[in-house]
Amino acid sequence: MSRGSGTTQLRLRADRYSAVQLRIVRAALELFALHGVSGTSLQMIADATGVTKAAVYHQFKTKEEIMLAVAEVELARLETALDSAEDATSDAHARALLLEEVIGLAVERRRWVHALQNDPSMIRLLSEHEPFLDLMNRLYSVLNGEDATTETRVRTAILSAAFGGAVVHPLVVDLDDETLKAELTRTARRIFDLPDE
Amino acid sequence: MSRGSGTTQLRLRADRYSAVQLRIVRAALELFALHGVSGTSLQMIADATGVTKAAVYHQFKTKEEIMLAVAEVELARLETALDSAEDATSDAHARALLLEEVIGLAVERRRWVHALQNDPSMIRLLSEHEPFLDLMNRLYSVLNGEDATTETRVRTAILSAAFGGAVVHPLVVDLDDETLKAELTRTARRIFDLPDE
DNA sequence: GTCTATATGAAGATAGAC
DNA sequence: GTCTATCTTCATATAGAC
Repeated sequence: MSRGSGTTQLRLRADRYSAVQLRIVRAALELFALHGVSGTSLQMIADATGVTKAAVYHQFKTKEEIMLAVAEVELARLETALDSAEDATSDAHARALLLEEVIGLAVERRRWVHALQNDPSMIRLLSEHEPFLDLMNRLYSVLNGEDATTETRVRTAILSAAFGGAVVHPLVVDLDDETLKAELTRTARRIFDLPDE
Repeated sequence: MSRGSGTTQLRLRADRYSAVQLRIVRAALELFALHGVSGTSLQMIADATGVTKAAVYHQFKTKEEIMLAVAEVELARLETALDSAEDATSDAHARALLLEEVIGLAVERRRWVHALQNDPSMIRLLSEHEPFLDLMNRLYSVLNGEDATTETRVRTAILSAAFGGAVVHPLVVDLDDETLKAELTRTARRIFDLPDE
């Protein structure tokens, strides 16, 4: 299958960050999930990392750079999953592979995925950066298939929202990862009219 | 059907606000949806309302009071819908009534509902206020029914996330309200195994 | 009920020593 | 690479005049 929306593919580069930078990114991700991006200050990130604000600024010039690094590191797994799915031999196989990986990612990293997917600052920033838009378009292409009818698009939107929203819902917070994955998979198959395998 | 989780019911009071206060609330709601709660300052709310910051503080003592007013006004329709549903003659009828109203609310007020449902500051604040917790418990009771199995809870969580998340998804932004409502209703019936009527 | 003016603190960001 | 110290701007919030 073809990759990306254009001729050249815009890749994320989650491997470009040093060990120190990754410590900052992990602290920021946790705080973003707890307080939202706007509700998280550089002072909070510095404290959680165990360094001063100035040290954080030495690693990242602006808060936006931290946000991009957080998104890049967190979405690396999604990109890998897309690579595999696009190498699949059929559309149906690609979709099944991708669904499994996306559900796993959404469940295992529930709180973080939800924060990244719903924070207004993050949404705005990512929408201004081609590699992220490209990634999302690849995702929707595989899930929707070639013929994106209104019904298909709504179903994909519901799935996407469910993966990023239902996983942190109060009604399911006490469910373990495996149970939640199994239930999400069943519901996804029901929505998409897929066989139970 | 019985109302609330306890003996006395904790009601929202959307009617307690004056005309001036409602102007502030509407401006705040719009800004919350655009920038998130943490990303919205009282200065921004004052500017959007057309008054000074001090005038806003005369109406609401703190930012939290504005947040509560915004939630109260926006959720009034949900409370009305719950009242009707709980007066229904059967559980199935109650659920069908409520689903229709909740879908209508989520679609017609997509951006605002999404903001209120997913903002970390708003979530934290509402979780500390009984009337809102009570409202949510009533909602889940009707949707889940009496026997809340794991499967039921996951389905309800997915529906809830879908109503508050899918409706603002990039894949469906260009759909008009009626189309989106119809598609959401079909998918909800599919998830819950309800007949197409 | 709204205004101007202000207090106090914390935000993002930088300079320069070590 | 990290620190202390500082700059500027903006945050929430209040005092008091009209």
